[in-house]
Amino acid sequence: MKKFLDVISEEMKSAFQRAGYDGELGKVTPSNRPDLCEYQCNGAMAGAKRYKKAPIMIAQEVSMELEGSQVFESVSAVNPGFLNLKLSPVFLADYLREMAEKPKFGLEAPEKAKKILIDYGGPNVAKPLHVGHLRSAIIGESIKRIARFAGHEVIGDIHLGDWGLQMGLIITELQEREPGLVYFDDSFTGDYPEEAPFTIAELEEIYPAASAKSKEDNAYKEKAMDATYKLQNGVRGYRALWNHIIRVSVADLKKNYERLNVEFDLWKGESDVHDLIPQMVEEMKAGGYAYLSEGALVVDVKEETDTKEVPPCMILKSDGASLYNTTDLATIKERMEKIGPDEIIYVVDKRQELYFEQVFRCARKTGLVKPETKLKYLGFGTMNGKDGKPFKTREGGVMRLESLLSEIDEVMYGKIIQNRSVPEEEAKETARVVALSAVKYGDLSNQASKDYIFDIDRFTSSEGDTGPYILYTLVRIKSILSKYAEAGGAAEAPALRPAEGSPEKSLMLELAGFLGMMENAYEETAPHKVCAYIYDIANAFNHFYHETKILAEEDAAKKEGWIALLMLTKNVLETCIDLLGFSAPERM
RNA sequence: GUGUUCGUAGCUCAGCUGGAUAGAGCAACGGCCUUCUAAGCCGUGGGUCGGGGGUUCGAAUCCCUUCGAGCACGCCA
Repeated sequence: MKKFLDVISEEMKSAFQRAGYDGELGKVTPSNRPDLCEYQCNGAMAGAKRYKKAPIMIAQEVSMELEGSQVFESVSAVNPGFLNLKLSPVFLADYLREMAEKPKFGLEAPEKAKKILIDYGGPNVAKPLHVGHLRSAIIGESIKRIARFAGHEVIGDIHLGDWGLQMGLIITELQEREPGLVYFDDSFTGDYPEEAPFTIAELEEIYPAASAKSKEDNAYKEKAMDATYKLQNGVRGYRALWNHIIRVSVADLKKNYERLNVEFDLWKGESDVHDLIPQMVEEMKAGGYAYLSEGALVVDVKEETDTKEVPPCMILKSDGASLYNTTDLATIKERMEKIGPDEIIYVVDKRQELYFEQVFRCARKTGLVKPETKLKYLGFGTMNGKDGKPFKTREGGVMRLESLLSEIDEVMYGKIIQNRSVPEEEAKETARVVALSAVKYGDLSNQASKDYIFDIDRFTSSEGDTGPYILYTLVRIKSILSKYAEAGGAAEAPALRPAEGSPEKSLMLELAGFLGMMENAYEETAPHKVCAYIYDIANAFNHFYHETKILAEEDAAKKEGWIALLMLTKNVLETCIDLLGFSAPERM
């Protein structure tokens, strides 16, 4: 179905035409003076010059054409030429009724569904997730859900950092500690044990230890590089160890992402494209794109229109080794060949913008992607502490994601047991659900590209523009609906009625904006628009809630109309928070 | 140095394809619970939209300039 704003704009456009003006002037926008009207049209002022007529005259002529309109309850032309509009409650209720009946609230499938691959998450194996991984996961997940809801085929790929020197370091450190392991015995030809010779906790300790040693001890570093080389060239024991590292690590990562309600369709990593690199490099050379510069193999990517200097995209280092660019390009190649997406979206720290610009240009220039394939870089800002500096632990170290989440769980748990008496287990479970909303809403309600301040006190508060506030609103609605059902309320969804009161109408007007908001959020890959929308809905609902005793209403038809409104509000809110990647408890 | 993002209330942020009196939330202050969850609701105060110039009937929004901050700029990822 059509966006609400389009429907009323059409009514306005035809009025402009009937009055003898260009219909395009009849664009309607939400009012910025809610005290005067619900919607407004500024077309009369825009057209004044063209028609050499005072804007107020045009506005008056148009408003005459709208007398008796089914859409508007009132249209008034005011100086200097605004058209102030109030919606007909009947028309509004009709629109919402249709919206409530249709799947996805009337959102239609796109003419041609796109295949979109989203690259987000990007953790490294053998390293714990830390706060730096939070934004990519949260934003990427939401973008994925929004695009999917919009009707596209969306594939989320975690893109693991599972190759390179870090793996060599771990293997080297393992050998130092336990040289007797069969993995290091070159003469061993049997099957390696199925059980990994380490736990995730040990792994997480091994890597930083090895990394530190390699910085001080050159011989150690060379050993690690040698181990990396052997691994990449398929030495059996090393490969077997590597497989253990991946398995143990991925199991742990899955657990952590599950806690965040983040799910990947693909668990591909850098290692998956390792074998594709030599051929890709050869093709780039053969195509005349890649050449040696200062010993390194590069592809020029600067363009005439550049206002800045864009350095060439490096394909191989001067020692012949591959680097981040190489694997990213090879990954694009593999994705194009195996999946063939129309669009690839990278949800990555915004500091990598120039780097990705180079990679994208290189991919285009060398024909890795089709000309019509869209490569999109969605850079997000840094998560800062209250002091405005990058988020750290109290001791100044990098904070583990687990610790952060647990801390917030505890804060929420404290609030729950303070507010009502519930069984311990339920309180814990609810705390987790609400805490996740606090973290995600706190992040997503900001524009992704900007830095933001992570303030636990603010995010976990149920006052203001927060996740818990949204959930609290939802819980209130659920509570009324379940009481209504218990009292034997109509089994079938009752019919929505035209608004009689102003708070009721405000809520309905907000709800009617759903399709417009969705289109916007998808096109601009902007989850914060979903947040702003549900915050408005929650405010409108809470206002209505305070003005209206719903269950106590004696007029049955009126009561049912409200119940229908509540059901729609609940469904819209639940749909939206699902797009943001969290859910609501039954009680809180 | 070059490029880039940003500068809106004491604080955290919206608004930026130009429109009427620049919006929220927090904090401050004052009200509202015998009735559907007060984790709520209502109200008050608080701003030369960093400065200057320009385009326009009309600018927080577009253009130029200036000041200030962050970030990035070939062998890290």
